[in-house]
Amino acid sequence: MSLRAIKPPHETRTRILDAAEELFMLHGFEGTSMRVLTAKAGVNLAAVNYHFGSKDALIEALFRRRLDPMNAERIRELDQLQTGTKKALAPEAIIRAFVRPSLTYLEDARGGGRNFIRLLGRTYSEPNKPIRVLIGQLYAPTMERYKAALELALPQMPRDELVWRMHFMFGTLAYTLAATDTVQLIAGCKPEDRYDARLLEDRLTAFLAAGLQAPLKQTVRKAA
Amino acid sequence: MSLRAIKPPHETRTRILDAAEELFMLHGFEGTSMRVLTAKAGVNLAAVNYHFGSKDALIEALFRRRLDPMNAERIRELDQLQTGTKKALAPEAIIRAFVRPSLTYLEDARGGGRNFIRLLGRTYSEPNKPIRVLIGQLYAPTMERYKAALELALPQMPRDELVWRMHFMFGTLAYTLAATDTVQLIAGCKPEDRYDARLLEDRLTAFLAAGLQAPLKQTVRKAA
DNA sequence: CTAGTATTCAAACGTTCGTTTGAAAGGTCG
DNA sequence: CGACCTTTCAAACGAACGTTTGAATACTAG
Repeated sequence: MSLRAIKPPHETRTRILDAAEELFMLHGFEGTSMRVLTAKAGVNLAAVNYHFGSKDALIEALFRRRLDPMNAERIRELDQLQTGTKKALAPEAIIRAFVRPSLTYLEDARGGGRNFIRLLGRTYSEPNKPIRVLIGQLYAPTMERYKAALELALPQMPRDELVWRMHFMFGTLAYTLAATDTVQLIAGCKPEDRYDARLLEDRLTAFLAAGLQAPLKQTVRKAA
Repeated sequence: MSLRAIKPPHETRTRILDAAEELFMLHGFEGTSMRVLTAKAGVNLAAVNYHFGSKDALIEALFRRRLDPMNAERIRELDQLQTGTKKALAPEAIIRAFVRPSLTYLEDARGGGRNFIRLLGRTYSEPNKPIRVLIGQLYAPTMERYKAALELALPQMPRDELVWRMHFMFGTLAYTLAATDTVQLIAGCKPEDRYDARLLEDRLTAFLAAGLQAPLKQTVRKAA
């Protein structure tokens, strides 16, 4: 043995997951065949079904691998903000705590984190029903926590208005993550390939915080 | 002849396009086969290739049918705002002019407009490259116009910051349109199936206008 | 070494895909 | 009517899909 490279315990599984992240991001779930996936991973065609059971199960495992730690970090950041104080947090701080983990992953170009984040961004609007349900389940606890924190931070805001604004915020984040290399709709937008996550975090947070705290319209129009 | 129903000139084409809008929205492009599509449209399997040439060409025709008039309406609304005045427009008015056509289509439940808008929202992050390019082309002139209008309305804002904020705004709109029936990430959000477009327009515009005009951070951190 | 389990492999399974074909049917106009 | 062009139709094409199989190989424990 001695100098032989140590064989990681789940090398094949990991190689498959990494290849899947990149290919799913580039071509979508249905646009990626098991044959090109296993070829890219350097494993046998049957390996996916042996280790995961099916293509769908692979997709689920892919999301669980990254989403669980990422949302745990979101909770942890919120906990850290709230230690030592009983007062409501600043909305901007809450937003930053939610946004930062995504952008941290986005900076991870060598590991697959970057691939995953982009894939995640475009999966919120995935037609495939089970995938949407899974994502919803994985996000649910985190969303509950952040919703509670925002309700505390903005006691004067009606509940349904807050839900809508959280919806908008989430959409902005999802689109920003997904669109880092997709169609450039706005002329003159030349994202410099490698994002400056810190700068993007500032820009996103400023935008979202302002939107979240937009003046409340006296919605007499036709609201109940 | 007399009482016989008048045969529309392109009935088969229209039936195919309508069925495609609904099925692509529900199951995605790759998830919709020509066989179920033509069955839903009530036409022969070969009709798509006869009238459009290929599945990809059908997708392109589908986007052109709706996107061209929709963006024309956006331009027209902006023109109308600017008639009779040389002054810069209010940012909120510009945003509303851009958002409204989407929401108008969203209210069209009987026609396919609603289906198309949802499909469009999720197509901004479509993996398929040619589709993204097409969408970018169809949007380009409209984006140029709105970018110019916003530059005039916000002369003190740096160009690159404006581009980013337009990016954020577009993402919010896209996600909101696409997610009207997808995963509900935020608990307690029960969109009442039929949207009140007017109310949604107010909420979206208020959020976006506030985000667009968020205070400029003195970005000393690491910006050039 | 041997027995037993875990993993890899080449090959094939049956199905579904988008597209093509050539004949039949519909419509128009001299 | 009859010639001509357009549209529809049933059937089939080859290719690619996700998955399964059973033998071969690698690894581990007694």
